[in-house]
Amino acid sequence: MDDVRVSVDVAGLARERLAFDSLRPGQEESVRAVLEGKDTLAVLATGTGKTAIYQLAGLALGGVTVVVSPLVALQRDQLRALSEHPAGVEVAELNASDSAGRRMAHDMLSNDRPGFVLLSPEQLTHPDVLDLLAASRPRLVAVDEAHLVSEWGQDFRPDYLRLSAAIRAMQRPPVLALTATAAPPVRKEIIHRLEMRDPAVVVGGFDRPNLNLAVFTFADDETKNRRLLSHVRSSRGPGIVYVATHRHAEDLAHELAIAGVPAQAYHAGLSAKQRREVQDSFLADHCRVVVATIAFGMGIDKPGIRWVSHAEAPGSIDAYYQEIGRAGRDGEPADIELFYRHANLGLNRFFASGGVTDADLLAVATAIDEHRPADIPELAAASGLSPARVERALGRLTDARVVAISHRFHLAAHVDVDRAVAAASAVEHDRREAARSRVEMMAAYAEYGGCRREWLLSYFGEQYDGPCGNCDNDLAGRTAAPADDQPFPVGSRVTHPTFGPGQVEHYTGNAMTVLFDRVGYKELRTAFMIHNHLLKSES
DNA sequence: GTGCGCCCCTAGGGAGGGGCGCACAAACTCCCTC
Repeated sequence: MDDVRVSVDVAGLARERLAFDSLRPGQEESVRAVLEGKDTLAVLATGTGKTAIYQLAGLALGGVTVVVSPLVALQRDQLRALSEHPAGVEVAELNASDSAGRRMAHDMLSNDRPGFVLLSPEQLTHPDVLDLLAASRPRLVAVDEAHLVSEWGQDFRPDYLRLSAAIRAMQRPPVLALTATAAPPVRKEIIHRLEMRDPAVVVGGFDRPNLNLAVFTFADDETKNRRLLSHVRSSRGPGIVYVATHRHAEDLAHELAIAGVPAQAYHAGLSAKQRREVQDSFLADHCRVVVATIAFGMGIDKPGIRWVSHAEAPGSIDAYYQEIGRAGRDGEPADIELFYRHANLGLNRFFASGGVTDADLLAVATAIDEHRPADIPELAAASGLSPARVERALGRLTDARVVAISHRFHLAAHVDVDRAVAAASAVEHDRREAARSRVEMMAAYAEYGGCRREWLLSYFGEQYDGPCGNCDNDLAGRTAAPADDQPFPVGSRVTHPTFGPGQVEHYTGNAMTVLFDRVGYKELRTAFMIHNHLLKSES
């Protein structure tokens, strides 16, 4: 990597080029870190102007800034926002649906014209795009919504895992990863997956004091759905109901519409046109309630959302915080309610347990051993699996460091097929354990008896001593059982003979929660751990 | 893990039960047709 240190008056640049009166907390620090040539991970709440960080850094560095953005719709929004700023900077989107944008991006990159090129991670699978990026040597790579590297990379959109190789091909310009929600293990994975070197990590506060947190617990779906329906009918102002499936979204939106509530469903089963219409209608206040799956929300910046309810708990606290964070962006109070039934976690456990089978690992490892294929299509043909399944299996094999690529895929030195499969299978096992542990943490939050704000902030590594006074438990005077004993300080490193190394997260009653590096969160009986010498301090 | 839809079964026929299999979230790109 070249020495790219640039000395710039960041606040002045923001005034001059973006017409900003002042910078928000975290913005200047992040821009400065990039200008010092450092890889930078900025975890800053939505509304703190993360886009401005890569804009300012890109403007100061000159040349081309490559922005990796997950949705074409988001790229359009960013393109519009960037185009509004003072002249002298070009912006192009590089995707399959805009040939003019492609031409412009090629032109900018070929001629090193200063500006921003927005693209999806899938574009980095095209050899011609990679060659162009490698030849043009962009000055900065910004990865927007970087938590998706962790959330989507492993299964859903494996091309996220190719970002590091693409960045290497570009001669490693500084990497700026931006996200609003990332707990410590997600930050660690972003840094690892993007191969960031000694990065500056800028973390803004997670606390959202205007969100009133509550959980309603139910034993059966019928009562839960009745209460939810009545709750939404009596709600005021715009709001979002998150549900787990397309069908539930359609059914609930229909019931609400019959009850006279202007509500519409939003999920990935709708056409792009229908989705845009629902989104526009919500933003314009024509539709008061959106009943949505996880598909809704990215890029939605509506300040006055007064409530967010969940008909089912999502698969992780990270996803939950992302979704509830869409309420109350104007700083005014907003109600956050989870309609919780423990049995509904089954679907999340199902999603968490899906993944790569040993049979797939064997097919891919054997194909690599016998054919040494050069790319994914060749590997798919040789293994008899679909390219998507090949990508997932290959991800586990490379994570286990038993497969490498130098012109062609090959097994690592001294590794045979059986050993490769065993190692990758262990990686897959740990990944599933970690995913399941995130579901259990969601249950732990829902079933927690103390200050919910304190619990959530502790999850994100932020110290807050409740009670907050505006969550359901605090208002009802409920408190969590005080911890019996705290043999290891919160935040300290410990090791367990089965789960390996980890970090103590918090204590409640007779239990302690430890975040293990390999298998995720575990709730352990404190006295049992001590009595049986199962946890040892790492230091 | 759970719920739903389908099929079969019963043996006046119809309704309802039981068993089984399957679907269940997230997006890009490419290719086709009109």
